[in-house]
Parts: sequence; structure tokens; C-alpha cells
Amino acid sequence: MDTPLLTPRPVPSVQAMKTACSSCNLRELCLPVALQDNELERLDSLVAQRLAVPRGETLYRARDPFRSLYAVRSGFFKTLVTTADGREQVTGFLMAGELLGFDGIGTDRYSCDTVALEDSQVCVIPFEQLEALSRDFLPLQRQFHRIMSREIVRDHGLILLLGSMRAEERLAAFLLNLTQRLASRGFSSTELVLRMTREEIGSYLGLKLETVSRAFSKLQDQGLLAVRHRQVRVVDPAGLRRLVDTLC
Amino acid sequence: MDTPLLTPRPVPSVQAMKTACSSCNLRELCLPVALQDNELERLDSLVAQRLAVPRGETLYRARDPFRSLYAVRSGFFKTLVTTADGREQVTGFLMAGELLGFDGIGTDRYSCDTVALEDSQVCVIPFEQLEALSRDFLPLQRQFHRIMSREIVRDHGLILLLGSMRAEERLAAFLLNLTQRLASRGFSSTELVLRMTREEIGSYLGLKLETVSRAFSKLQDQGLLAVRHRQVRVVDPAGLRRLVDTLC
DNA sequence: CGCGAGCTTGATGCCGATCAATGCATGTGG
DNA sequence: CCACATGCATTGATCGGCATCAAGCTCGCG
Repeated sequence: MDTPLLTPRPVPSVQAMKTACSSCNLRELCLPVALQDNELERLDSLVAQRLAVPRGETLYRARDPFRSLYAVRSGFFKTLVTTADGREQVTGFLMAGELLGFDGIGTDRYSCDTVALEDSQVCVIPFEQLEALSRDFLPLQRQFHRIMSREIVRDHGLILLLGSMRAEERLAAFLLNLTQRLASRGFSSTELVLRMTREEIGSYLGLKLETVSRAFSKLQDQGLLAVRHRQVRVVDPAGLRRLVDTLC
Repeated sequence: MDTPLLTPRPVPSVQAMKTACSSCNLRELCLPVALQDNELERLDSLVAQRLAVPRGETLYRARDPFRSLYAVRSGFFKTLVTTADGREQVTGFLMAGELLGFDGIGTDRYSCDTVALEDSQVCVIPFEQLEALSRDFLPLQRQFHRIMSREIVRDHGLILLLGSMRAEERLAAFLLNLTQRLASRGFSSTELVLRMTREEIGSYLGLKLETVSRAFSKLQDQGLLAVRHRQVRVVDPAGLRRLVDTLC
């Protein structure tokens, strides 16, 4: 990590690109899905910049002018919306290969804050250029629309969770979602290290941190999990799944 | 309204287009925003079909193959996701000029159900053709992306509501949102007729219908509303706004 | 070793769910 | 035109889950 500049608003440090989309090991999860070699080259020339975002730093804030989407290259982020009176609601957690910034397209300003939960790197995708390139490359246009649509479907899932599930079910659904995404990145689907605090989980799930902690203990007592601080082992994935499917 | 066909799955009746996007009085709210005359003509030729959807009928269901977006031409819709065990969560209410179907793009199948709450008409927007046309017309591409992004921002607002507001605040926020959208369509911003039941409002807001009813009564007792069944008059818009802004 | 951030656990209280009864408007058939 | 049924809304009584308040606990770190 480069040392962050000493400005009032810490700016993530810019890095020259070492690797390109065409050689990125996340290309099957990210924007380049289904692109031909020549299309990948053009995408490479578009995604020419990478940013390092140290743990705890903000990538962009609500009301910042929108210019780019970002692809998480490595690390982990949370997105959050802030109310007039200063309270926060986490709206998402993002891992490698996932895209950030769709909230900015509609009004030319971002509508949420994005914070790195560990030292992270993102690829910068200038949006006007992406739009231009997607006019030439049908598969790129298609993939972009798909990703944005899935973001909507994902949000509907969270709305469903917040509207109709109880504490333990919420936590179970959350953990299943995390393990699934980790598994599709080649990580274990039973062993995970949480990148966020109980409070951040609670904010995401519409619960207080104490309730999250109690829910962890309950699931452990039921023999579904083994929890030690941020180390979580899923002992009974089917049981966890049953808990979610039954009431949800 | 044509009489619905007597099939196991009632199909909304198809109507020939009488009017086009170029002469639609919703064009400032819908997809045609900022299009030139020649662009509007091309859009007209794309949006060649209209469907009548009688009250209570479904426009599309989760898992139906995705082919089109729909623009609400007249009437009122709800969208809802259904859990494995059959419970429903309303994820949105849509009025004239708003678009339906973004949830289907990501997987080529819709992910929610869409039901008309009153006799309605929608314009059919074949998606592949829309994608093709948006490759030629930059303003159309831009507008399409904007609308989809706003859908995401809207969902974040609902997530915030579900995660951190209490019953009366949820209802206040809901009513303010409705009146705002009605006002931008030229309707009164203080007088409205609810198109949905207390139960549907409750499902949307993550509350039970009794709680919704009590919240209506409370807001009325506080002199903010005058409620008579589905007739609602906003007596004190600023007070309602204060209720939402204070805790949210 | 001592401090602090984050986590766990217990005791209590409140908001909204649940259960239940009543009210009100619309529609239908006698 | 009235009797009755039906769907939706309101209101009350009670219950339960989560929030709140309050200690302790654990671990990393200076």
C-alpha cells in the first residue's frame, strides 16, 4: 500500500495498472464475462487506472459527482446510506469482482457512501467511456445490463429479509449469502472470516449488535455454526438453509 | 376493458396502439425524456403493442421468461416477491409513466410478480430491440441507464425505511413518497385515494395491517392527516415531513 | 501489563404482532 | 327494499421479540 496523502479528505492512492481485464483472474465474475479477445483489449484500455483504498477509508461519498463505476479488485467494502439525523444503514457488502457505483448514474451524484473494510484495490471504470464502448460491443452492453439488474434483484432479497424475517433467520440468510459468494470465488463455503463488526452486520440486517451476537450464540447452540469472534464455521449448511427456507 | 379470456392463466388482452410515445402525455416521465423527433419516431415503432391488465390480474410472474419491459400507461401496479413457504412481500407500487421488468434482465426470467391494483394499461417494450435502439441513440441509452439506477436508489430508500424507521415514520414516509409522485403527474399533493389495501401497505412497509391502521389513526389524532378508508387528505405536510426527517 | 475496541450475556421495558370483536361499505338474492 | 354475506378497516387486550441499559469478558496492542 502506498502511504495515503495527508489531506483533509484522504484520497486513495493511484496506482499504475500492472494487470488488465484480459488477464484478471476475476474476469469470469466481473464485467468482462463473455467478451472476445479484441473486445477485452478495448476494455483494458478503458480500465486504465487502479486505486488503493486502505482499510477504513472512503472510496466515494453521497453527493460526490458521479464519473466512474468501480470494480473491486481485492479487499472488501460496505455501502451505506446516511439519514438526515446522522444514523447509518448499511445497504451492502462487496467482495472481489463485484461492481460499485450504480447508485450514481441516475442523478450524476452518488447516493451512498462506500468504505473499505480492509485494505483494498479497485479498478476505475469511467462511465461515459463504458457507455460508449457498450454501444459497440453487444456482449458488453448485455453484461452491464445484467449486472445492474442483479443488483436490483439482490436489493429485493434484502427488502424481503428486512420485511418478513426474524433475527436468527436474517443472520442465517446473511451467512448463506456470504458463503455462496465466497465459494464462487474458490474459497471454502464452510469456513469464513467476517470482515465486518457485529454492529455493521446489525445495521445491514436491521438489528442491534446485541441481537446479532445473541443470534450467533443461538445458531451455535443449535449446532449449526461454530463461532469464535469473527471466525465462523458452518457446521450444518443444510440446517442453516432449512431455517431460511422454512420461514422464508 | 375487454372481457378476459377464459384460460387457466388469464392473459391480459392485447390492444392495437392508438397513441405513440411521441404523443404520449407521459413522455416527460417515461423513457422518451430528452429524445429528438426522429428518435421518438424510432421508439414509436418499437413500442407497438399495448396490453390491458384488469384489476387483480397479473402482468408477469416470477420465473416467466423475460422478453420485455413494460411502461405503465394508466392504472396502478404492485410488485411482490414470494417466499418458498408462500408468504409475500410487496416490493413496490407503480403508477403511470413508471417502468416494470428490470428484475428480469439479469437472469432472462422475471424474479417478482406484478399485479394490477386497478384496471390498467401498459406499453410493451421488447427488450432486445430497446437495447439495439439504445446503441444508436445516446440519449435513449442514457435515459434507460438513469431509470434503472434510480430504481436501485429507490430500493436503498426502502431498505433504510425497513431497517431503521418505526411504524408511524414508515407510514409518513410512504405517504410523502406517494403524494410527491402524484404531484409530479399533476394531481393534488394533499388529496389522494389509496389504490391498495392496508394489508398491502403493511407488506410493503414490513408491518401488519392492524399496525398500519393504528398508525393511520395516530397520524390523524396528531392532526397530520384526515383519513376515511382509502381517502386520505394530508392536513399538515410539513409536520409529516418533520416526522420523517427527524428520525430518518 | 493495562488499556480500549469489540463481543457476550443478563435484566427490563416497549413496540408491534397476534388474537379477537366490532364496524362499515358494497353486493346479491329473496 | 331489506336480509344477509363478504371484504376491508378499526379498535381493544394480551403476548413476545427485539431494543435498551448495564455489566463483564476477550483479545490485540502500545
